[in-house]
Amino acid sequence: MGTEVVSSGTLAEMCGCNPAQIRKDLAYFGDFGVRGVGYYVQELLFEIRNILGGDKRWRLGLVGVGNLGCALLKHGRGGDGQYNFVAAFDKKEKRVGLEIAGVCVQPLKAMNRAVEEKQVEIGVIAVKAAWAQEVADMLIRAGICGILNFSFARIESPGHVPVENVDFSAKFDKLCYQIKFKDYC
Amino acid sequence: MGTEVVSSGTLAEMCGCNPAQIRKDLAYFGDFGVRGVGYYVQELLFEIRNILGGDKRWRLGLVGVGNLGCALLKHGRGGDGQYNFVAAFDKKEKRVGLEIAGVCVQPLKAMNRAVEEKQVEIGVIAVKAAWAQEVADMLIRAGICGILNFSFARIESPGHVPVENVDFSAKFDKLCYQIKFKDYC
DNA sequence: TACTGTGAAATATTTCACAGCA
DNA sequence: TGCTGTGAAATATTTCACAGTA
Repeated sequence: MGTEVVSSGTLAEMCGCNPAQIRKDLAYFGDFGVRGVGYYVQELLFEIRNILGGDKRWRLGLVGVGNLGCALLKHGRGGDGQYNFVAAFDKKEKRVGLEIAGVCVQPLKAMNRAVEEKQVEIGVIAVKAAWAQEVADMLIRAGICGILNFSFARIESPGHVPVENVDFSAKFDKLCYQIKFKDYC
Repeated sequence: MGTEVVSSGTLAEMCGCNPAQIRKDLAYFGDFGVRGVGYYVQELLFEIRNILGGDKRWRLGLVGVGNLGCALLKHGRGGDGQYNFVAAFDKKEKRVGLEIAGVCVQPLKAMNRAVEEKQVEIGVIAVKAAWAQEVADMLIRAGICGILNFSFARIESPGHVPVENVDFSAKFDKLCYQIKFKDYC
């Protein structure tokens, strides 16, 4: 937004937390701020990018090209180019061969070879809960480094393959609990 | 799964936490367990359902019937019937009038009336980040009780309307941080 | 002067350890 | 005997308060 310097107070307001929280958290990774001044936005962005893995571009493989899968392929993540789908797989015959957002849908049995050839690093699971574990096992066998799970299933993985669950099922419950508890409705 | 009784130890294993954690958390809401025995599964389910708002069925309104919106309409939440879409809105002319999963897509300008008539309680935002705040404001004006936000935007709301963000943008970063940090790849 | 970085204090959460009960 | 519920202890997180500095 053109701002050159930002204070922990401003950031705290934006994040809905205490200024000291911002400072402690940032200081944990290094001394990014300037006393009496604040944080230089460009420098801070650079440092945060660095913490999160620098300019590494990740190669993603999608499993399950339904509505959700398509949404991910098309609008994945802003378009900053950091996360790129390089492969997509689906069990359904009729979807195989489709090209969506520049990615060609392949059958599940092509996974092993494709993961290797296209150097897929992260598996994104967008299949029904019932198939999620099976798909996860396939991805892990194929040599993936991490899994992002959009299904409602909770996935078991050997310790060396981290899994992040995007569990919006629980978010429904959490929201309704808040509404009920605070007598909002 | 047919199990009649379950112990805090078993639940802890399933959740990946300490048994005492399970007991403390449950005891916070009441004495659901039986000493020397464990928790009766049916009773526990009943109590948890109760904590989360009993058998109340929530009426949802979707804004944004793109790929993501469609996915939500079609597979919303298991099919336990607790969360039901009763209305859907979209800005695009060509989507208005479509019927998806039994819900008819209406134009945005119909929101006020529809929210009232169909007693929509929760607004689900599945539009592009750029439109999210505007849509949230419309929903709040229309009298919604809570918002589930699937866009990448962070939504401002007056204190009395709780917002839950399903921010899978950050999940990408978190996963990659883990991979990098633990030197997994 | 206006800000950060940071010890110390205040809170919150998690875990231990054991009394009490089926 | 095998489990829960729960004070007390151990940890972790958050906030305060202020020295240090551009």
